[in-house]
Amino acid sequence: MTDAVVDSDAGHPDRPNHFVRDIIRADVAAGQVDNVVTRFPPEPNGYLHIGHAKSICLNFGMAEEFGGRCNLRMDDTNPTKEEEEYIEAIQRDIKWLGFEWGGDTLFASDYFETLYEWAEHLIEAGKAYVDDLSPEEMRVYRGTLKEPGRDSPYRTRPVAENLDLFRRMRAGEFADGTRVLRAKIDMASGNINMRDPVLYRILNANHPRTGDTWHIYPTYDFAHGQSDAIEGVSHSLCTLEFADHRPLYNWLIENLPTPSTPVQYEFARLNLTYTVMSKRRLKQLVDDGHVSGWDDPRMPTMSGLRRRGVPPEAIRDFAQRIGVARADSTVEYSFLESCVRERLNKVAPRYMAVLRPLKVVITNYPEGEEEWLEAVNNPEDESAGTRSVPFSRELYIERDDFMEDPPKKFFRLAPGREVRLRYAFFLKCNDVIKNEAGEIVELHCTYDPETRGGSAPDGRKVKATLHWVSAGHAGRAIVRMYDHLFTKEAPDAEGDFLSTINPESLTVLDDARLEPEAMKAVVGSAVQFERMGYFCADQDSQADMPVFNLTMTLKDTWKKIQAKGG
RNA sequence: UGGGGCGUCGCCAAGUGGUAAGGCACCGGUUUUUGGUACCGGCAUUCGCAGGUUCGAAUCCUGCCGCCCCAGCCA
Repeated sequence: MTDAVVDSDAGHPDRPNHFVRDIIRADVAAGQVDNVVTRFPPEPNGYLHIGHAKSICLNFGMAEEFGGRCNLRMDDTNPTKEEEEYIEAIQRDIKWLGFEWGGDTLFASDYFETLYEWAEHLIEAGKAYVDDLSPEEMRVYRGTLKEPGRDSPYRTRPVAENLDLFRRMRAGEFADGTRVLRAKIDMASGNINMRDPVLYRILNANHPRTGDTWHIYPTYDFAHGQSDAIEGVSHSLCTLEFADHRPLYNWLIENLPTPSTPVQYEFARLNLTYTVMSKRRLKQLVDDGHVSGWDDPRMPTMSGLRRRGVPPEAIRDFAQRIGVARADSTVEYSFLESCVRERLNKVAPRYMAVLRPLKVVITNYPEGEEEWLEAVNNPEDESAGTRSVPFSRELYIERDDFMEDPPKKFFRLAPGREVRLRYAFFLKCNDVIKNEAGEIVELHCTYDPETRGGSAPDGRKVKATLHWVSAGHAGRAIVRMYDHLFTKEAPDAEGDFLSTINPESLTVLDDARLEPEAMKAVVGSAVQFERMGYFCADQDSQADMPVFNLTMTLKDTWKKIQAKGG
């Protein structure tokens, strides 16, 4: 027997191997890297969404797998956009997802002094200069995608003058936008990022961490790679749009006395159907009131998913299963749904809840009497045990579970037909009671006392089992049913993504009836309302009126049959 | 004067010269006191296209075609 090393991730059919793992594995095998260090580097200018979750799972996942470390570093180089509120939200979301970073949360702003020294180092080496061009002029000098740029007239400024000016920029002598520090690379480069990129800009703004200490702030390009180097990051994983920055990333590392040499690799960002993922658009949805906030259960944000009842395990599973590659892709929402259902099916306790009630009177059941029946809490988990549910003469069933004139394939309740009430008795419909408007308001039925528990001693079968609730025992609840926020798979592909907003993305059912035990659901915990779906008790719940958010419906074969015109 | 990427089933994706994994979705069926779950079966003679190299090509070469990203003192 060999003591073969089993790589559980690479070997798992649901968890594809990917190029990042291959690279790290090769680096480790070749002795290139002895300690695998990654980092998740959000800018604290908004809330994390499921796209970030992919990156988090990748970065933390690789560190874990190779026995290394993953840092959490706030890329806080632009004080005009960043806020403390976001820093806290980001940390909370990462912890919720189930990851821990080594040590304290790190900040690019912690390295401002070192970065500044390195900028002077570059100036002294004749590789950076202070430019007085206005932003508009700079754009003109930069050239276009197909034409080379031209050197700025300030490009040949003497080192001493550059140093003096840069120090005065730091001292706060100049107004915003009047000067920048630029790297002296190549204004004719085919890669626009190499056409003397801006390294520092004047921003007389208050920074959430450094306050008024600084009047100049490094750009992303001047901060990111060096921060990686300072932290000893071995593999700097980012999304595809930064690939063009890699030459600059490397140029800076090469020209600066950095303590280590990180390497950047890019992967495709996540796109999901029926939603948008850019911070700008998500912010617009919030600001324009299309949703109730960043944590609206329809939002693809981590806080929205959490409030929706999506378990972190499902998100991690999803991130694994979609893989990591360099091809642009859009994952179908149903893929996420599948991961959520798979998880919740295993862990969510079952209850009976009637979302759209229709009253049933059991005419042969004695008035004023009740009995308690045993119900299984989770058929997927025997250890979840059982509970008792009350049964009485008056019940509620789901309106959709009765049809007066049913089509061929409908096998729920109908006049003259017998069905099973889950965990209770067989029930037969005798009369349909209507109001003056002709609407069905009540059903008169009879039950078979011999079928207690749900099976008939004579062996007769029924084709359907319905969930139900005892009218006199049930509690009331508000249930929020959610659908896609957009009607189109790719809202961004439409001219105006807002025009594809789904007007029916939220339906509030304010007269749902729950079995007694379901009234005790803890806020944030996932439950299954049998035959309806997975739900999550919302923070808006009151003791006597809980609020449940639909996480995901169960698969609905009947709905499919109907859609086919059955 | 342009540069950087990417094209394998409806979606995601493995595959790294030896004869197309897997998952999601979809379609059948079995079990079922959730029209759920679970289980079984089906679903790419072909890898953007066209040539070439080779005994053998999704993998190598050439040429096309298509899509994405870059002209912030955002990240």
